[in-house]
Amino acid sequence: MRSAPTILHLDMDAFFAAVEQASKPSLRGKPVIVGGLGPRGVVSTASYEARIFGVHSAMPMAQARRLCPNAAYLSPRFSLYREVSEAVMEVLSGLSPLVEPLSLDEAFVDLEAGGALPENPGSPAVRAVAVRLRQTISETTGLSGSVGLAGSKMLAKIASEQAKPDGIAVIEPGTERELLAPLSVRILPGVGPATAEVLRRAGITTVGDTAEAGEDELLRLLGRAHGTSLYAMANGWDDRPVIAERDAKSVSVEDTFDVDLTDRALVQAQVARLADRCVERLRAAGRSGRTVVIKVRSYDFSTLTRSETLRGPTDDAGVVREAAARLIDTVDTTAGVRLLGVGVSGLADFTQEDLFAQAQAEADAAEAGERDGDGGPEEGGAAASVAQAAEVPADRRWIPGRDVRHAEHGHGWVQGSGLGRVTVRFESPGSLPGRVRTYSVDDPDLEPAEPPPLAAMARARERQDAGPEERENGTGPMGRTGEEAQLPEPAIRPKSRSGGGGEDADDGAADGADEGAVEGEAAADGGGAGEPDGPGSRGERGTSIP
DNA sequence: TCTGGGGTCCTAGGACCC
DNA sequence: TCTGGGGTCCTAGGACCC
Repeated sequence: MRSAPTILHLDMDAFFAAVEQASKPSLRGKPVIVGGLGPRGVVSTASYEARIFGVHSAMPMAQARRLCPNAAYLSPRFSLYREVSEAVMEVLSGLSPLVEPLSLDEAFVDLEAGGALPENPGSPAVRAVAVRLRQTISETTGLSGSVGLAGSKMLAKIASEQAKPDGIAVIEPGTERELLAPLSVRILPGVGPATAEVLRRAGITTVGDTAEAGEDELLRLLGRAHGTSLYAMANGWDDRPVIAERDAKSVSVEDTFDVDLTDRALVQAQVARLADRCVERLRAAGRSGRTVVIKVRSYDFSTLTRSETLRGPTDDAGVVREAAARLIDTVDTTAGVRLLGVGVSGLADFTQEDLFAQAQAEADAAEAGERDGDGGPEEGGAAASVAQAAEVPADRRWIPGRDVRHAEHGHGWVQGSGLGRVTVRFESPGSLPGRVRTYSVDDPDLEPAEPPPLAAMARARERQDAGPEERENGTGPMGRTGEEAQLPEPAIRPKSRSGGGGEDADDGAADGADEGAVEGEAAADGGGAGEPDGPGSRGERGTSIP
């Protein structure tokens, strides 16, 4: 626990949905829901406009559609999110060499390691860093993120939660116990539904209760590791360092099927396919692994795993496929499986084969031919409908949200498809909201495309390419000089872009802004019939393209 | 139309070894 | 011979996080 609030936590606001809105002008200010679009999909991210309707992460997509039928429902585009994420992380690395990414949209930064702050900075100094950081992120990506600052990771994270959306919060060292005491135990890291229930039955519901209960009682209730750490967290004690990079410990892939699999041969074929995909990822990461794990979720959602540890690490698809095949053979799947997964753990940077001098294997370059760098459509594409995957070629599957190019009308994105037709909205990040057209799914003029860069990122890139002197004097990606970072900023606080505005992160309590606007012309329902809402039918926003 | 996909860490029992 | 301890590895399951 530090005496100055020098640990920073950044959490991008509704990240996937915000990227989609930046990318698709017609969706700005509208409810956008990103997630699995199949019958068993769940919500990954809901924009704040959608949260007002009660939609949140991890909610079944079917429920979201009931709550917010007029939202745009989009399949995730991970490659684009990764690109934007890298730009954000790059900005963070301008603050300090110690950046610990937690996911695509979240990271800790140790400002003490950055050398940009005075010895024992007060909250005005660190707040100034946060103001500048948010401004730079906004300039380079067009997106907003919330920032928490405190003397520990736990508190910085709690602070960023309280800052959401689009804000900054600093927890002054010395005030943490008082601040934590009335809050629900659920805000402590590691307290999920199960732990909360155990604690509730013992009469513990707040962080204050937890601290008062004492370490012995928590150990008794929760076991050694969990009890010890929870007691510390409840008292605001947290010395975990910010760790720049850590090696992955496992790699896995899994698919949930639109309908349960019962056919044994089909189950086996899917396991083989998953094993190949898993190895592809393993090799892409330059790793190998020793323990092969399969995962089977049954029709009733019960889940089991089976694992086998090999004599040495491998990155050979055949070896993993065979191990996975042996494992699935031990599992009765006759009642139906909804999910299959294959993973590899016990990762190493070498393979068993390497250990025996491989002059020979080197020579037989059979390897080279084996890997046709297919790459697949896009990881998020999931849609693990077996039949569909088998019948429709990848480049003729029109998934809502995906980018397309039309020979005549240029760049657009799939708004919906069904009944042999596909509806496309023609617009790109820098354009005005575009109009909609409908085509036959096999229209030769239509082809899949790559996501264009977000407008802000394209501009930032241009600035970089064009202005070498800009970078020399430190106004580049992020001001690197300490002096600069400490300047008290003249209240630049970008207000939320969505008119309506800010509510607390998750409960999404309505503030009744102007939802009416939404109804008129949100994007078409993803999976459904995909009828366009009439050519050029556009409501409130901007001028329409003739 | 109930419940994704990718991870991490912890616990507990049995095997095996000293 | 009446039962002691570790320690480590493997397997399975579960909680939790984003």
